[in-house]
Formats: sequence, structure tokens, C-alpha cells
Amino acid sequence: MFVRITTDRRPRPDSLSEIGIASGSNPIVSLSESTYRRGTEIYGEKEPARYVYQVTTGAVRSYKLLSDGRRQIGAFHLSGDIFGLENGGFHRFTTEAVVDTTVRLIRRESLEQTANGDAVVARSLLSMTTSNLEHAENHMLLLGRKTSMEKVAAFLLEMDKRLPAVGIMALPMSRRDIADYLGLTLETVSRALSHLHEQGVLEFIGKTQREIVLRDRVRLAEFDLPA
Amino acid sequence: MFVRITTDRRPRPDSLSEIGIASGSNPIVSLSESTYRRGTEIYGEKEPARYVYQVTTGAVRSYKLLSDGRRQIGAFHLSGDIFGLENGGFHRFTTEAVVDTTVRLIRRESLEQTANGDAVVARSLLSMTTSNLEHAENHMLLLGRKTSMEKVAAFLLEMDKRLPAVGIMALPMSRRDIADYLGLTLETVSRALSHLHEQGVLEFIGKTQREIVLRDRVRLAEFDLPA
DNA sequence: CGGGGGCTTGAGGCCACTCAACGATAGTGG
DNA sequence: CCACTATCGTTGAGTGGCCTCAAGCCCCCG
Repeated sequence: MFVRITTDRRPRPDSLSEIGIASGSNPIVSLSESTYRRGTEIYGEKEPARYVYQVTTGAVRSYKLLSDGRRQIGAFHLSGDIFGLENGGFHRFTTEAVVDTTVRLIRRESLEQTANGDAVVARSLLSMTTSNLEHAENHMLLLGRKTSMEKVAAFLLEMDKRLPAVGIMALPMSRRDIADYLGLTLETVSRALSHLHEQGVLEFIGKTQREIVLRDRVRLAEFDLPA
Repeated sequence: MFVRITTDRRPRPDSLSEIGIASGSNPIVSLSESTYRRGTEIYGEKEPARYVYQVTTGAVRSYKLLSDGRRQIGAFHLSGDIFGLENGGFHRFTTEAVVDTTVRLIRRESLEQTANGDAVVARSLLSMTTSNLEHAENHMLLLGRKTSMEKVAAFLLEMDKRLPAVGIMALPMSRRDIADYLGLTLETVSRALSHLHEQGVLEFIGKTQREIVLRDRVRLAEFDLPA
């Protein structure tokens, strides 16, 4: 327990290209794109929030740390997801690229200006914040009251919904990431997955253990619990 | 003797009357008041959200249940707090009065109409949702990664900030409520409090064990962890 | 190719849970 | 007003689920 997680210092984004996009009748929102190598930090907790981000390809984890290194991942952001949207001026999580990742950036101020004049945009900011809140609320139930098997089953079902692939689920994150998302240790996650494998609920495909085929979603769902 | 360390109280969230009345010439949002006996339900999860609520006096718990009865309390709402604000049309928690409680009600639709025409109101809806999100994010860290002592210490410090009393902290909720808020059992909560009592960090006052005086906030804070 | 990180598996330990008993208090009804 | 009961809280004893520590294999990846 209490092992400090070491992370790379944030390097410059590998690429940054300016794009200008006019969104219908709205004024132009300045957009650019940026890529991050796996494991690199995108922004740190308590930094001023200059941008809002949208994942183009790859995956991002956002987390909080305790002073002794214990880590809680609050969410994974996958292709298409928007993250880094803060109402106050500062980020409340640290975010890192889980794998090589490209994101689109939107200047926060330009977004807020747009929201001020455009009720539709303002409403969509609220609805995005509400989605994040809803996810966090469900995750509190998971963290506080579910067993390790239930947590892992719920995680697999969540990823099954959110990852694009049709037959095969390619998890971008490590066992440690999963563990820190679920409030477990990586060994417990590994054992739970092995157990599900023994039961024939899932199959490992590639050489890495991150490619999974769900053989029986019904039985998997039984390892989780209905609300 | 013991010199009381004064700490800043958390500013109250925007009050409903501010919202309703701030919109100047707009129709006043319809307000009414209602009281609930201790232990009674205010609304249930998945019910249509007809009202938004503000606690006048008393305390409210909002929680989710698993099918086998395990309960996770997501938040306590104390005097002045607003709850039941959902962006979608349905409540995501069940709420109950922890003690006899009076609340002010505001029709959801009238609030939303006001928000549509009034950017100030719309912004305050967003900022309330963001506060809820921020609380949930911090609570995920607590639930996933803190030990029982750290959880209980964090709980006491939170209540110390939020409860009005100056010298004595009168907790409205039971040990079981606290446990279900912290992802523990009531016995573990009780043992942690006893331990803090033995250490001289806190004192029990009344006949009930819910009236507590914090003798040493500094040492209490050491039982929790800095971020 | 060589080193290191990722994953699995086993053995053992510990923290929080379970089960239980008990006293105190609040709520209920006669 | 007083039993009567249910609820609340504390404490102890014992268990167990998850954590810790460790070893070994495989696969990247530099």
C-alpha cells in the first residue's frame, strides 16, 4: 500500500495544429489538435483551466492523489468524450494519456463567451456537467458498497458499452488503472478476471491480456447487481 | 484551557429566494413549504422530478440502494442546502428526512422557464450542479482510497464546517447513516469515534452520542490525509 | 537483445466485517 | 404515568475478503 505513482513530467504536445471551424450561426470557436504520448500528463489538478478537451483517438484517465500516493481514478475518457470542462477556473483532476492519444482543444474563454450569448450552448454545458455528475453518483455506489467481483463485472459492462469494437473489447488501460478506478489492488482485479475466465464468461484473445471477448453478458451481469 | 480555533464556514449555496427574486420583473417562481417527519421519504429514485427543494430546518439524506439492501448515501443536505435539482426529468436518488425537516419547494418547470430567459439563473443552476459534482468527486476519493479512520475524520471535519453550531456539533444522523455515507459498517464508525474520544480529540456531551465537541481539530485533521 | 514493466498466481496477514450481547434512550399505547 | 418495545450505540470475539509480499513468465520497447 501507499506506493507513490511516478509519472512523466509533461512534455510539449507532440503536434499542435490550428484549425478554425465555424459552427453554424455561432461565432467561430477556435479549435486545435494535440497529441500526447502514453503516460504523459495533459493537465494537473489545480492548474488554471485554459482548455476543454475532446478525445479524438486514444484514452485518458483523470485522477486524484493522496499525499502518500494512493490514487483514485474518477473516470476514463474514450474516443469522443469531452473532459476538462470546469465551471470554476481550475482543474479538479490530473489527467494523463492512457495510450497515445490525440485530443481537440477548445479555448475555455471562447466557449464561455459563446455560452453567454447562446442558450443552447449554455444548456449543453449544463447537460454535460450533469452527465459527469450522474457517472460520479453511480461510481460512489460502486466504490462504497460493491464487492470486488461486482466492481470488476460492472467495469467490464461499462467498457463493453463505451468501447467501439463489436466483437472484441480492447481495453486501453492496465490492471493498475482498473484497480485505481475500482478502489481495489491490481492483484484483486487480476484474480477477478481469472475467475471470470475460468467460468467461461470471457475469453482472452491477443498476447497481451487486454483484449477480451465477452462470451456471456448475461452471466457477467449476474456477477454485478441490479439496482 | 482549550482555545477554540475558529474556522471559516463554507458560504451558503445560493438560496432559492435569491434565484426567484433576482429575476426582477419576471414572474416570481412559485414557492411553498412542506414538512416531513423523521424517516419519511421526500421522493424516490426514478420518480419524475417535479420540485427542487431547499432545506429550511432539519436534515436530509439522499441515497441509492442495491437490490439486496446495501445502501450508499451520496450526500447529506443541511439547513440552507438545495437538493433534488435534476437536469433530466427524473430523480437519481431517494431522499428521506433524517430528522423532522421543513423544506421549501419550487416547481421545476417554473425554475426552468426562468432559467431559459435569465442567464444569471441559468448560470447559477450550472454552478450548483458543479458544486454537487465536486463533492461527489472528492467523495469518490474517500470511498475508494481512504481507511476507516481517515473516512471518519474527514466526515467530522466536513460536518464541522457545514453545521451551524459554534461550540458543539449536533449530528442529526445515526451511526448507520454515517456508515452508509462513508462505505463502512456502523460498528466501524462507532469504534473510530471511540478511538478519537480516547485520544482526547473529541468529547461527547449530551445523553445521546450525537452531540460532539471537537477538542483538537489539528490532531483530527492528522487522522485524515492532505491531498 | 536486454531490461523493465505488465500480468498472473500463491502464501500469509490484517483491517474491516459479521455476529452477538448489553445498556441506554426514545417512542408507543394502555 | 408506566410498562413495553424498538431503536441506537458500544464493545468484544472471531471471521473473511481483500491487501501485501513475493516469485516467475511474457512481452514490449527502447
